[in-house]
Amino acid sequence: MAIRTDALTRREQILKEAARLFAERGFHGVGVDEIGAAVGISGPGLYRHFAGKDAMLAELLVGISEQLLTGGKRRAAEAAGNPEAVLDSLVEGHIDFALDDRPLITLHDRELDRLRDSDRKLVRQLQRQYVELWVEVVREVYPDLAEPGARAAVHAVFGLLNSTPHLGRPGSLPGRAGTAALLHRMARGAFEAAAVSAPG
Amino acid sequence: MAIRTDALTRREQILKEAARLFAERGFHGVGVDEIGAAVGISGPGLYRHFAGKDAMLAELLVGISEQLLTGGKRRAAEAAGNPEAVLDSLVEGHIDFALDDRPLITLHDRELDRLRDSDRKLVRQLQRQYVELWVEVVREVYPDLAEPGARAAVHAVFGLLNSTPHLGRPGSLPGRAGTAALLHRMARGAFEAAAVSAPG
DNA sequence: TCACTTTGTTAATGAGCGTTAACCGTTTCC
DNA sequence: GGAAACGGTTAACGCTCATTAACAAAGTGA
Repeated sequence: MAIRTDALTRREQILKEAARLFAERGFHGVGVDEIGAAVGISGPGLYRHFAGKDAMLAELLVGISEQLLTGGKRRAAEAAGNPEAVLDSLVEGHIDFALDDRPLITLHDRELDRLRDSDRKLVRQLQRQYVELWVEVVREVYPDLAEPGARAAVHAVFGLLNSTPHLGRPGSLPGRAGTAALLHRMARGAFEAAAVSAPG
Repeated sequence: MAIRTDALTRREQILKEAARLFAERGFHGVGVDEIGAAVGISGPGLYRHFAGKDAMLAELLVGISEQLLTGGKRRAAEAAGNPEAVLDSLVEGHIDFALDDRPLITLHDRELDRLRDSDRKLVRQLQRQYVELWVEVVREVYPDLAEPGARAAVHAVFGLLNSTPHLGRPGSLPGRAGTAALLHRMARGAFEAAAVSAPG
């Protein structure tokens, strides 16, 4: 079992292209022939690597959810004891993910309902844990914010951070670093405002 | 030609149910038989009211975009001369729309690519004008914010406001009014933070 | 060398689905 | 009162598309 360092496995190529295509035209809008063509093989050749089209989507969504959750947990552990730092780190991590893997972030909340029941349950559970991680930290940083309000605020900030796919590609932004900084400031500002005179 | 006051036209029933179904399972994930069943007729009966499935989606998306734009223009005119008030009114209008027409807000940025070229161009143009309306007002309220940053901030706030579909239905929120107020505060807080030491 | 695995290929299958055809009862209106 | 318009119905068509079958070529290892 050789250790890969640079090149992508065929499986990984397929997943990457499938993610891009699914994000662009939706799960049902993309044919297997198209996915195959994107990696240089054609149509049914994909079935040597995946059980079916559904399996590709499942692996993508489970992978995303796991990556977000484990990354979030790691960051929470690294800055444990300093809620402000944890929140900043969570925001930073989510922004990195949103900026570096736009197709995946799009899929993440768009195509969940196309999964088999078991896969969907798994993804939802992972997502729930990720949200919970954020909610706990947010409530430590902003004790005035009650739990329902904190939960809603977290979802709203996810919406804010996940808006990057809608930001036109070309030089309309001050570069990656500037965009990341802008989103970070906005996220923190949104939380701050959520906590002011919080009734919920 | 009688004037309707309360009941929905068959056409309107169909559009409403189609919007809900499209939002739930995606355009390609819903069959015409299903849409028909949702309004009590079956399958091909829809073709007495629409040229095809595409036409329903087109009418929905164009309608949404027009509604948002005309509503925004009206609000901008009503509070003209007072940028703060205009921005608050725009935020309020967008929140009302997001809370009252969740399916539509979901469709709005999800299924645009399924449209015929001409329809897609029209929708995009309407969306662009709506964004422009916001950008102008935001720049009046926060003169420190340069245009690219303002544009990105507006998109991000749209993402924040459009997050309502992800907020679980039951009593997890402090009611409609509370949710609206929370989102409003967060949107303003996000803009405020975007403008602080704005490099872009 | 020869069997086996791996990774493709093209052709066939079969289901699902948008759309059209053909037909029918009811309203509306001259 | 009769004819068109309206708004349905079911059956059939045709296309797309995921999946499977059947087959082949290249590597791999005993």
